[in-house]
Amino acid sequence: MATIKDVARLAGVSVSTVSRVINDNGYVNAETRKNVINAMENLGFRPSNIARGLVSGKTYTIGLVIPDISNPFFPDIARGVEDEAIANNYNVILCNSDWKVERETMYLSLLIEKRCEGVVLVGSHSEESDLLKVIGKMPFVSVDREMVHAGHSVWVDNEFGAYTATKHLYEEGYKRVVHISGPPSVRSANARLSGYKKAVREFNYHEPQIIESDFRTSGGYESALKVLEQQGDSRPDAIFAGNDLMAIGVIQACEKIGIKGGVDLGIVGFDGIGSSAYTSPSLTTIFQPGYEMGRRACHLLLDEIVNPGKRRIKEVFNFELLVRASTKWIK
Amino acid sequence: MATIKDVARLAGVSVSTVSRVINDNGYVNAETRKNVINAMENLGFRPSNIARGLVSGKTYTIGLVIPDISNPFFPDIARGVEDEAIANNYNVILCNSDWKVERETMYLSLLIEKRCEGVVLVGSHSEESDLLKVIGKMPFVSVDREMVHAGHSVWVDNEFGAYTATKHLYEEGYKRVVHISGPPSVRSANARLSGYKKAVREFNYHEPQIIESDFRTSGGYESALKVLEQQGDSRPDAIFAGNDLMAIGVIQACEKIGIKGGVDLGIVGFDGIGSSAYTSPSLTTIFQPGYEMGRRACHLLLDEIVNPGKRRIKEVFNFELLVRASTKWIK
DNA sequence: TTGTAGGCGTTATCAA
DNA sequence: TTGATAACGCCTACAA
Repeated sequence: MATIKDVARLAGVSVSTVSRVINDNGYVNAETRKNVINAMENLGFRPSNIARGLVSGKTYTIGLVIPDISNPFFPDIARGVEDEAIANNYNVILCNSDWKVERETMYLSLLIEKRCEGVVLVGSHSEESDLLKVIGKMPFVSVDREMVHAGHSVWVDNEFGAYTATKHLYEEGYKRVVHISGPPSVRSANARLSGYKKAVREFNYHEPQIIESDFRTSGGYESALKVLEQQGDSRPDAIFAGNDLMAIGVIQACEKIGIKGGVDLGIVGFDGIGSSAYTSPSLTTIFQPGYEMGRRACHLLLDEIVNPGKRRIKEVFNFELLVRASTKWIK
Repeated sequence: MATIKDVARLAGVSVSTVSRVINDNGYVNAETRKNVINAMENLGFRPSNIARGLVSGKTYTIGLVIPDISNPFFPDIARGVEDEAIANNYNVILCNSDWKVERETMYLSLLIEKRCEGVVLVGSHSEESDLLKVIGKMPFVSVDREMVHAGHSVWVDNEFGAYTATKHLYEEGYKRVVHISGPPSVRSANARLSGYKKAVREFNYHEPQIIESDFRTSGGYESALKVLEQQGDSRPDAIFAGNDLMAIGVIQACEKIGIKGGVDLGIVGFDGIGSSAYTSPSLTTIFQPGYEMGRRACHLLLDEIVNPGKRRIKEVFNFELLVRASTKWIK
């Protein structure tokens, strides 16, 4: 690949002149400029951003550490981050952490060595102190989790969302709501659990009843089967699932054992993934504005990079309760 | 950020010695090594891969240019690519092209300037000759499209898949199959259209009937409404949609006008996205192994990078017809 | 076993 | 208006 030197030689000028026309700064004779541009084209010259980065300290690259891009809640966030990044001439390195602390750490290290200028951290799973240790002074924005001591944060109020979801069930007339929770190691799962408990206590129809699962469709399915095999008074008439994937599992369980979602069993999910609208019954859920959160997180990050400040920003996005058929007695 | 020089100074050795312990090559006294390591830790030293890249010519970074990560068919591919990449110590830069030639070109240019070692190009939309011009001699692998003149390619036989889908409808007893096609500018859309036509001609129950749409749920919905308002003999009893998103739109249209998917109208999609299993009726579709294709594409790319050969590899992956409720007369 | 020096592709500072 | 030249952070001969 041709270098600036090759171009200079071919154009019969010095490298500094070539550099000037590349960056369009400083004086350069119109004629010379033409020659240089010709030379560049003839050689198929493309400046090396890595060499540039070495001298400028800028790589125009940020990292995106996200649990799993193939999990339907995350692509929207990723798209938001990338859209905002490219609009500012930045690229995004995609990292799937699988909610694993070691993977998160490994990626963060790599990103630092690559001299990424910052990172958007989604659903981080590590202890904050450990995180700050590896992340050093690289700017970052946390999505879906509030960071206490550093960085900006962007999230929705999971507890209040879960509270709202559960409350909605009671208000629709369901009397006994079970919660299928996500893994306790995931923060948002715990927050949702709290919100559920709060609503249960407030209405006080029954004790909280929780079954721990894994945020996956299969987990929701099996948990629902377990819950629904109970007979008598302790049998729930509604399930609040910790996320939409598990809620879809619940719907499948209903089909399996031949009861009608919505009618025989109220179901609410969380996230508002696209397919929640297409299930049968369609799924009532708490929608999180993933795209906007990603976009905003990236904006905050780039802002911080350009203009590193002392201030720390925390933004709580509004969720939205999407009422659909899975919480309608009659449909 | 501390440099190798700082480390050298603190450890009281030369930079080359530090370099030796970093890369664990050449002789270095056990004692010295310990000192150096200490110094590195004290300073929080992290080697700059961009400086390294400048001298070694390796960036351990590849690009992934994909139409839209928030479109449910693509995250699996992306995950496959990233998994294979990270297993080989490579990072992936995510680029959303939105099927736009200019965006594709813009990203490719950026990736070259960043000295990415290669790129996985998904669903590329550009003329091959234009593509090769911008891509220069950067290794690449094309997914979901066969490249004629350069690079490796990985795809499924869209035409045969569409043929299989359509044929399945006839064999299930449907008599008149309409095709809602994707945008004609997208290659796979055209291939699927061909496959449809082939099956129609083979069974010869009726003329091909095509309505052009946009690969989106809303497009499928509107197209289906248009198709279904026909009365009489020309009214179809089945629809083969160019992808699952449009097929989901078709299902919604059925609901809207009160006919039963599967029974009153056979429906087949294409792609096998996750949510196709959760619709009502569940969607018969042609499944593409996205994760495996992504993984394989990345493998081929890294192989090409390490061992640039003259040979060009083309791999056609098998699709799978998933028969579900949307093509069952009785259910 | 360790150090010196040149170079990787650019940009930026000075002179000319 | 142009050209040397010294960085940028690291690696790799080559010497010592």
